[in-house]
Amino acid sequence: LDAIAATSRRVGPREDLIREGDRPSDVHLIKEGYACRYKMMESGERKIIAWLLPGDICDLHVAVLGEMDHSIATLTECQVAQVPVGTVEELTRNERIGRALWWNTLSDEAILREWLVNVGGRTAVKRIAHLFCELRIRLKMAGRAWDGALWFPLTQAELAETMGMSNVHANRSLQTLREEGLIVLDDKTLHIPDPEKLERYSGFNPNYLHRGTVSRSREDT
Amino acid sequence: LDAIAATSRRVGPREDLIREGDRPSDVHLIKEGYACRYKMMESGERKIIAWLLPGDICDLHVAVLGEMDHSIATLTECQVAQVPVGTVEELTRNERIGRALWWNTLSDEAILREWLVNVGGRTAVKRIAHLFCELRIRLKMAGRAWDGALWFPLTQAELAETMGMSNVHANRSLQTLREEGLIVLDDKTLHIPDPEKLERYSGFNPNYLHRGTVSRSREDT
DNA sequence: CGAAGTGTTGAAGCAAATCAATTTTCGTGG
DNA sequence: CCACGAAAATTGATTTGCTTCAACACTTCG
Repeated sequence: LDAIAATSRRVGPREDLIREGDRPSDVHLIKEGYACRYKMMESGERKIIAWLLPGDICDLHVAVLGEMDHSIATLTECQVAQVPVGTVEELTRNERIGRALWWNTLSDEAILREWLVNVGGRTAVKRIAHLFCELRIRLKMAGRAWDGALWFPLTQAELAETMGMSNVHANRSLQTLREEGLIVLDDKTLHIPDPEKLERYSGFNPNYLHRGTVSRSREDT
Repeated sequence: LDAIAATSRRVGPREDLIREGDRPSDVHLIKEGYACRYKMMESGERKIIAWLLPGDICDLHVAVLGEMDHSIATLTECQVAQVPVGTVEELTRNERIGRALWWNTLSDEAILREWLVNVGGRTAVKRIAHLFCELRIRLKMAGRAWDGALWFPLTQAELAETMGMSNVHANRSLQTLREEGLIVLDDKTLHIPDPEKLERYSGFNPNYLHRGTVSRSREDT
């Protein structure tokens, strides 16, 4: 599976990979860097609805659903692998791979549910704190974070677009988190001195990330 | 497929079908009535993250993901069919059915994305208007709505839990929609005199519901 | 007929948006 | 290596949408 996605191309920051309405012929996989799903609102603002980290598949949808209902863009510079939809469909015939891909979809969906709860029900400061808890674990799973330090190159405006708040308020919320000593954010690096404290603070429960269930369910079959 | 889900049991309103942390042995299907997915917040409030309408599958997840990361409850009285997880796994081996179920998952996810945009980016009044637009189309697809009239038995408190707002504000927002003549809500029935007007008002774009793509993608295979 | 649940209204308070200006950082070319 | 311009971060003042609290009316149903 990895072999197929071995070759990748470099994509600059802030470039669209796929746009709403497209029916792309390839499925995209992020190998390095951060990307995002987004939708444009009628008001003209961009709403980011998912962060795509190394190892994440961008648009498995198109193999099944047809037209894209949202767009995908890089945030940082990325290494992106592409696999033709036809190849994916062949792979899907293999029960194990099909199941793994389905797991991937369901995992995305679980994150989306938690984001909905997060945006709909927490104050700005806790919302950001919660997001950072998730990011830490997801990056750890991808082998991209160690002892509470991780690469965080997004601008405050991008963070604001993700959390559904103004950039001014994102700024002030970050300051609060810093003052509370919950995070250290500097030089595009995010340190979380006490992850458990941040998790308690934000009401974070990692169960929705279903850590480890891939391998387990693979062994089951 | 329908044959397997032919038998169903009656479940009263406001009953849990599955709880967070469960590993249910059956997959549930709503045949009649309204149900919802929800999560409890640390504050103790319930957040509804999806509405489950007739024809919707509740928890295909468990067949792949294992443990439930959220709960499911009826809103109204429901007819619920249950299919053992094992049977679902067997069915999944059939490529067509597997694909149809996958489509179902992806369709859920698309709705979730739109809800995230909706909650994160629109005012209370437009948020509710948008939700009603979606409900109308989904019920139409399920053969449960005709010329702008549909059954809407939810309380304002339940609506508020869905939209991430206080029940007081849900009440006031509904009044605004009524005053504007965009909806008529009475006797548990929702009338939408001019659906297109409501769609324009709320910035609704139905593309994310992928109407008709099931059959098309089935024919493709 | 009374009690509980649901819907409605008013007033006060708060979180976040908005607007606008200023400072800091960063990338680029001289 | 420094100077410059643009992007990003920060701050203050004001406004707004929404929450909260509290009371009250209406409906539903045993």
